[in-house]
Amino acid sequence: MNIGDVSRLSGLPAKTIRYYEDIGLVEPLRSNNGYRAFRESDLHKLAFLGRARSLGFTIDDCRNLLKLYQDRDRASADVRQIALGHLDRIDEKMAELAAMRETLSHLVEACAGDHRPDCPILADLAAEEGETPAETRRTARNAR
Amino acid sequence: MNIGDVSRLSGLPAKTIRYYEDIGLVEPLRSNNGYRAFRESDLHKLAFLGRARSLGFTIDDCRNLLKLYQDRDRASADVRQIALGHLDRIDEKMAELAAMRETLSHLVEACAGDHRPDCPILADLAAEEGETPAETRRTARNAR
DNA sequence: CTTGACCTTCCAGTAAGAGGAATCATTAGG
DNA sequence: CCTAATGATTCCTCTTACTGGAAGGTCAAG
Repeated sequence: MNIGDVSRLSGLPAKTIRYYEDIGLVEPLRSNNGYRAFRESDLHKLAFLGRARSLGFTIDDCRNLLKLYQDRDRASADVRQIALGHLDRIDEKMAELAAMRETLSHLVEACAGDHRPDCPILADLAAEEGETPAETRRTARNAR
Repeated sequence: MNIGDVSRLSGLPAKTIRYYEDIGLVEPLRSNNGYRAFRESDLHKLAFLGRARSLGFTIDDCRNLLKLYQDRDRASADVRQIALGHLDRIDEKMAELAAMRETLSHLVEACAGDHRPDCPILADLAAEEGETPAETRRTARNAR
């Protein structure tokens, strides 16, 4: 299979597949003409990678998952550990975003959003430490 | 004020402040010795930037917010527009993360996490299109 | 034989800085 | 006055996970 074929079959852009080869995630053979020659197993790996990435696993996670995937003697605990770590990262990010959302939505609500220059959003961003107006503030801030 | 002073006062790393000068967000003066000489107004800008960044605004948003901040004739609607756009981005990301979390937590629950090699997580990642086992799948996937 | 679809490599750019090296300036202590 | 410790400067590389594009080789169809 050429790169176009695996690209279609795996759903990954050809660019991405070349990149994955670059960083050693797949090692396709080469045809006489210099074209990459992908085996079924390469296609499986790429599909695996695509799915792992779509779940938000980092490339490094993917590398480890792939290793475990190909290790018939793996312990499912190792896989679970990676997934749990990723879940933690997701939860952290969600909390961070939720805090930002909180603060921001309060500010947006408080802003008239008309032709006048008065704007609680700017007021908040410009606020000196200490002269906090209401309790719309100090929410997302302290999270980071 | 030297860079160390504004760094302490604004809470931003000196590296970041230099970077912000690089990309034109602040323009401190220079002392005879070549040191950056920050005015009060520069400090205000930097604090403003720090707060905007902590709310997740992109540098580009920050640039626009700063412009509006310094424009006495601004319309609060313009500020609100930027904030609303950012809120949308936050919501998108949260939805994405929530979908991943969903799928992933199901898989983690289903995994024994012991010494044995059988692992629903790997099984899911390796699954051929079509032979979907349960409805733990196809959740986060189609979101992206 | 040419056209167009594929394929190749290499280079640069993204966001938003972080880390570090080499060098210069300032200041406090002995 | 000399020295050591800070603190400042610039410049370069690295990070994540690709994406875009240029310049050029290959292949099948007409």
